[in-house]
Amino acid sequence: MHGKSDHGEAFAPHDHAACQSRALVEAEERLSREGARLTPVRRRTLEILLEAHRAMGAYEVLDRLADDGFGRQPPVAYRALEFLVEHGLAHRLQRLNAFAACLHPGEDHAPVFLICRECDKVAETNAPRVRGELQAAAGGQGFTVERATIEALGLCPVCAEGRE
Amino acid sequence: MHGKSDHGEAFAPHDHAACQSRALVEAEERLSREGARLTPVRRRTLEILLEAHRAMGAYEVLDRLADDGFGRQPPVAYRALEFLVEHGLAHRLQRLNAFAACLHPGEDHAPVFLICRECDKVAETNAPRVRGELQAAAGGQGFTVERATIEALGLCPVCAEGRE
DNA sequence: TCTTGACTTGTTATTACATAACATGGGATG
DNA sequence: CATCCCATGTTATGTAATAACAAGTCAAGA
Repeated sequence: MHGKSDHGEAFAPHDHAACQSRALVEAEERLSREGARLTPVRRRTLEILLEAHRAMGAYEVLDRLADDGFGRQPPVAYRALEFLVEHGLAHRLQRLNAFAACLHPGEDHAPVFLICRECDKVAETNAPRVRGELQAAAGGQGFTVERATIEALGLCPVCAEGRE
Repeated sequence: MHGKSDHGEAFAPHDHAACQSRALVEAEERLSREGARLTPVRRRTLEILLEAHRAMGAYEVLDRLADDGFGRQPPVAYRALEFLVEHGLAHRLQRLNAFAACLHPGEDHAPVFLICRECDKVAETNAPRVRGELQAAAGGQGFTVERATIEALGLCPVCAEGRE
């Protein structure tokens, strides 16, 4: 058992135990302010995510919860994860999983998507400056960007108009 | 015309028929250059996406293909969509769908994720300038951003090191 | 103390999304 | 015309997510 592998440091090495417990303390404070409860499942779920320090699928989280004596059914994990996300203690990566035609196939583009939550229409815009800033931010951490997903969810001008 | 990009007009009313047929023509040109074939299913799939002008799930596309006499099984749609994406004629929105603990729950942040494809570790970085550029780009089209997903897939410094 | 009601956790069952593995048939190439 | 690649279709299965219901906990007020 050496330090380097099983429980990751983020990209930069750091005191993982400290960053976990700090996050847990902050979580408790935050929740008590909001009148929400960090129950055993929820707490354990957060710990699992913090220990892993990487993205985990809901079913992977569920397996660990089950090993720890919690329920074995999907809703157990989904509910706990949903709770954490709602209260800003965890993030959900990715959403839609859908397809849209590319409107400018000729150009070698790095598209940014604007998705209207009302009408589902998708605008594909070429925003090199967004990409540029992303590259810069990543480079600052020694991270090499190969592909990037940039999707904005909101209201298109037409739907925004219609709801005033 | 200002360059090849009238990208900005996606949400604005425009001539759908024209923009569809233009995309189809471009698709054919591009594919013939690459020696790939725009077969009936593939062509119809592209048409469906172009007509919809919005993001569609694979099964929704599949339903339409089936109505038009093509196969009714999921791989029919997935293969055609995959082909279009490979050749730059369509985009896939979103992939992973996983969870990660939030490391800075206190801050009112707009996180940007750096996901290493080797070790799955996720760094959460606060990149206001990326967000800023996104807001600017969206605003230029009259689009109101409510939430944005910004995820970069690539190599973290540790894994990049290990593969040289 | 007892009851009420909101909330949490657990279950079963089902729906949605995606791919593996295999069979068939057409069309270009030699 | 034989061959091979590729496209299309199938069946079957795997993975992700949610709906609907049952039961337990616990604090607040009668």
